[in-house]
Amino acid sequence: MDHIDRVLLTHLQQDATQSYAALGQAVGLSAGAAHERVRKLRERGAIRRTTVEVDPAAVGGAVLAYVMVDSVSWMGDSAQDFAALPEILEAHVIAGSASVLVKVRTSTTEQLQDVLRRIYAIDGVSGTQATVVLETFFERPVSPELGTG
Amino acid sequence: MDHIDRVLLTHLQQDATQSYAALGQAVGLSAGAAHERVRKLRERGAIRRTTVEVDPAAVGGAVLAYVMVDSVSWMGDSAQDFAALPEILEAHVIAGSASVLVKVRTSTTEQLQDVLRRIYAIDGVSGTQATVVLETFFERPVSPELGTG
DNA sequence: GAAGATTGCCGAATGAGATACGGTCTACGC
DNA sequence: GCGTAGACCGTATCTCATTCGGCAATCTTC
Repeated sequence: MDHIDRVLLTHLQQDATQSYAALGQAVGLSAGAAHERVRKLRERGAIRRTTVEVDPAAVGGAVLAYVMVDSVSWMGDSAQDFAALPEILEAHVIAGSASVLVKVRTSTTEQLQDVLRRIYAIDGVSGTQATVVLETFFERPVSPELGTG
Repeated sequence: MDHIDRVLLTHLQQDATQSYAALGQAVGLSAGAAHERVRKLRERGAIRRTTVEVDPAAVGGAVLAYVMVDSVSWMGDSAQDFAALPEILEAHVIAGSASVLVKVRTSTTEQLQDVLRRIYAIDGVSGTQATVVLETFFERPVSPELGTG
């Protein structure tokens, strides 16, 4: 994982459809060499997968909210319960007063309310505190260049 | 945006490297027809871009935190100030006591502290409240199938 | 209800690019 | 000094993306 790898990752994050020739040119390598490096990045797991970024609004995800989930019991083994709700995009165990933080996308606030109801039904959950997003400044992937700093 | 488009989006989210022939087969269409549909999804903006998913840990992003940012003035025009910090992955204006919620990834807690310091330096910011993630259950893209419900 | 226009699909052609391979150079260990 | 491993380059092949003409179904308009 050197500087060239990081530049490759950055370019691929911006556009994974570009040719290996263009990718190689961006870092001063041949297409073959660039291909080989990217293959190894996938092999090592640095690149988890190639995917498409979908506009949430286009598929019924206009309402975004973060929900702090309070609990009366250990939530460390409840990953499945949260994953079962497709509207939940992220679920994290956190340090602090609440025990789990989840990110939720729904098409309406009524559906958000329904998701909160289903979260509340999860075993051990004692309460929820939802924070609705009014405007998203930006959402972007992790910057590979950070490894430099 | 019908059912076929949603299935195409789901398949592309899982693996954007597969051939249009395979993609078409998954929805009962020819490669050409699948290609045409995907082209239109890009054109409409439903597909924003094709990208690679990078393992945060592999590029120095082991520490994840959410930060509630309190302010004394209107933060609606401060998107640039937050975007200037590459460690900030998301920034949202929220309803509630704080005014901005940001998602931060750094390699160490020391760097997290430094990011908090730089957030504090943004004009109008009066305080921050960081919540450190202990364990991530999952992070996944928005499900196109939600549009069905 | 009929003619025209639009849309979505198929199947084939072609051109570009992914992937594999042989050879060269450098760095490193013995 | 010699052998090995790793990274790169240039080339060759072969898959696949992309384009095109043609057809059927649907919608529009009169």
